[in-house]
Amino acid sequence: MRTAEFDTEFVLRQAMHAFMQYGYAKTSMQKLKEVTHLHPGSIYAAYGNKKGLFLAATEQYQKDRNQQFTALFNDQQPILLTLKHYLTVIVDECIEGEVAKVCLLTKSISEVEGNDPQICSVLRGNLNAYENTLAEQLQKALDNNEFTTTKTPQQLARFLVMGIYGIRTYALTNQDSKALQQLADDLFVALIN
Amino acid sequence: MRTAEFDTEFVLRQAMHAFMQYGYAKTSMQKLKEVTHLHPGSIYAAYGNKKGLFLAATEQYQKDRNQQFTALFNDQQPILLTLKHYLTVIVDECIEGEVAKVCLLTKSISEVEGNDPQICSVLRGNLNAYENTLAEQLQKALDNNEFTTTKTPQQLARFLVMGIYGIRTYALTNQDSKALQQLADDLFVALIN
DNA sequence: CCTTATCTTGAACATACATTCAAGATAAGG
DNA sequence: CCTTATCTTGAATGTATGTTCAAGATAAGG
Repeated sequence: MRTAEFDTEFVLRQAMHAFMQYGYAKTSMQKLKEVTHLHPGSIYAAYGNKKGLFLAATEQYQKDRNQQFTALFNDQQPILLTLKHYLTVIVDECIEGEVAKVCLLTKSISEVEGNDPQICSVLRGNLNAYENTLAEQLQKALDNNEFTTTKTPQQLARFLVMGIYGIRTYALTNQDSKALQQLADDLFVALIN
Repeated sequence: MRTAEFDTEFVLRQAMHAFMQYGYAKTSMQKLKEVTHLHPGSIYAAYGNKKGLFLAATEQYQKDRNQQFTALFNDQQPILLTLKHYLTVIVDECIEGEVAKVCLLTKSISEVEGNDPQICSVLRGNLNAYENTLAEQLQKALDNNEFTTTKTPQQLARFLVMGIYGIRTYALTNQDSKALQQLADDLFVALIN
């Protein structure tokens, strides 16, 4: 006889950003309480516990990413051109991105591996889906004769995500935007050759 | 008038493996106490606190890695051949490696980024040194005319570490050894073309 | 062999953490 | 406008954490 008051998307995005910045373990319920403007009771009523909130935030993250991805790749430009642009978007995120300097999925799976198999398998699923989405785009590019290759779309997609994960990790060691952009360019060339 | 009894290398390697498995935050002093067979007093006397122990473990890790690296690259074989072999060693680590499935440096910097700038800068220093070591080897390979390129050794090294970081992260999402080896091969080809 | 400096031991401590719960507030249904 | 179901509030709880410290043990120096 009463409806929940808080804005789910706001809460999940705030939580998502905290988890991205501090990691899973170091994001305390205290912090989550603050950024979501929710009291512990409400959080536990809505998401069960910290893990539940994290998984919900992960889902929101995946949704937001998919939307961004679809928006980019649904223009009518050649796929490869969009892909090249997509890589620069990632590079920019790695540098400025006050809000999303890292990928929540890879950061979390790296931290949680060896601690929580359940969270791991959810994250693995999301990352595999991401890889498949890229494979689809590469397949389309091949169908359009945008480039030729001896490799399968799966193999290409795997190489591409490896490169993206690598760039993201490299950015933690070196914040030079020219170096990162160079990496993105080299990766793109390696992909289509 | 009394000498310390415990074996420093043993203690640091045990701590190192715990940090690799559970991460910095989730490796409790309790756990460290267990794996090092040390009592809290001894740990705090020798290393100050958890962070001190972690940094000492990191140093040991770096030493061990350098030794492994030097052993591999100091044979009299062509550098590129050794490099190719080195990549398969990394791939193997990612799969079986009960002891060292991950790189302590990249795993830790990913976790600690945004929490502890001091640890971060130490790790960044170590990873930059790693990149420079690879650049030296690539320079040597170029001096030996093992391959030709339009890129600088620094650029090549950057691409290589990006690939290695990427393979390590990808391994968290997919434990298929053939896929990982394929990635390593593709990376190698992209590097020398 | 005694002294003394240093190491080892493990119980104790304060803090920070995730989580619970009972009381108060409030929106919808009749 | 009253009832009731549900949400909100925030203090309280128990546990786990990193850390300290004083007492006991032990190796080296004279």
